[in-house]
Amino acid sequence: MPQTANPPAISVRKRLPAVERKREVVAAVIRLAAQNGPDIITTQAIADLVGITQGALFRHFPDKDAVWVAVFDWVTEQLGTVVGTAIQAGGDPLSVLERIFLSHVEFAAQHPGVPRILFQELQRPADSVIHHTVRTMMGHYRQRIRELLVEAKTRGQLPGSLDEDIATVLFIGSIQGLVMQSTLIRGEANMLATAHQLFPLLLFGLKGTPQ
Amino acid sequence: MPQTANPPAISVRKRLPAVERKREVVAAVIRLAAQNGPDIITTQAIADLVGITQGALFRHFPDKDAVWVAVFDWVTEQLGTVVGTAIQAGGDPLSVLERIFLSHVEFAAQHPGVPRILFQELQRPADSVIHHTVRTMMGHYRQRIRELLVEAKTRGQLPGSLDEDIATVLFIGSIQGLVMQSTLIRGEANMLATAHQLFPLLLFGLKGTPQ
DNA sequence: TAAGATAGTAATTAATTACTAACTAAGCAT
DNA sequence: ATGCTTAGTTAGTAATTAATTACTATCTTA
Repeated sequence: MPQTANPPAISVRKRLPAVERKREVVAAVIRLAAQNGPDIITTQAIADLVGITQGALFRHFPDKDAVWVAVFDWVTEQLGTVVGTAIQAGGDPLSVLERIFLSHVEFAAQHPGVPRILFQELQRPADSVIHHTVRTMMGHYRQRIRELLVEAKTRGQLPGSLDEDIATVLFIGSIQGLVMQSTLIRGEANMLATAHQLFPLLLFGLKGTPQ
Repeated sequence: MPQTANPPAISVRKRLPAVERKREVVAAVIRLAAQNGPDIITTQAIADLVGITQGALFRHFPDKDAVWVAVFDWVTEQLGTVVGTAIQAGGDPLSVLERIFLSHVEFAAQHPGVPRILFQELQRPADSVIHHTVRTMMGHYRQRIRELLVEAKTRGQLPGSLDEDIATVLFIGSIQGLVMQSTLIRGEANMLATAHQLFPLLLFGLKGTPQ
């Protein structure tokens, strides 16, 4: 006696296993963040996009902060993959850094909501769990960039006089600034193209003038 | 007949003229934004900091968006002053750009809430008044930077092959990235010092390697 | 000094918000 | 089939928000 006459290939499904539904929630948050500011990411909006009721959300997450943490875990995983594959592809440190730069920008272009979320959530009180989570994630990323810069220095690809901390700030700052301007001012269409043009300038800056 | 026995140098005053109170409100918003995220900038919080009731706020502003617009006007004025004095100080275009760079960072260090507000408010629907206001302000700033870069090119201070749009993105992006990292990750104490170290790298990047 | 305009208060309102509790139904093992 | 666990619904809650209202105090000036 088929009550569900046709399960028509999409989304009439109900009662997903918890893990899948959690994934859907995270995806919904990312999609919501891409459209407008994070302040519109209410539990109601998330539930609507997922296709469940607002109350059902709290079957999967004890509170809203837990949703954020899940989102940050996803971002951490994605960002780790970006860096990981860039390193695995081999080559000298500067090539790796270039791949990271471009992949990072590409990721941000595909998920324009992510940088907004990170920036937004970092402004919580410094002792909050969320703040600490985001801070830790960014710290790890920064550390990996710094290591690559140091390695480039020891291999003679970058001048020994270069301050790796300053260089790290400039490297990450360039990405952040590019992403911000692209997503907010221009469209995010030509974002990757701009990144390709921008990286050489950044590289020249790190190498410094040969005087 | 002094009912107010001592007007003790601060803030027991009531009934200020509207213009002054408006200024106080703007200042309060800036101060609030410096401490935590813009979501805590409620009309109640603003009123508390100013020292009036929440209802009184709406004697001076028709709605909350009008408060934001007033804040943006203030920021526009301040940013215009930064650029204006940097230009008036004279010198070649690159020197002007350096002064703008450092002054801009200094301003952001003094008012850490400002970049947060701008970034936050830019994420409103693109057709909103606020979004348009912020976008226009940033557009003007970008335009002035671009003009200086072009002038530096024509004077031979920068290579003619340099794409001024890309260079503008890098210039502003460096500031944004530095400010973001400094206010959120590190303290904003050494922000200006970092800027002084960072600008030469940026300049090398714009000049390019002499090959 | 009387009158009108201005600045402020106190209390209330409607709409949202995150979150909860009681109930229901689907899925799965025995 | 029976019973237990899991996922989801429905209908709430208390708290917070921007905005409004009726009223009052103060300043200005004719």
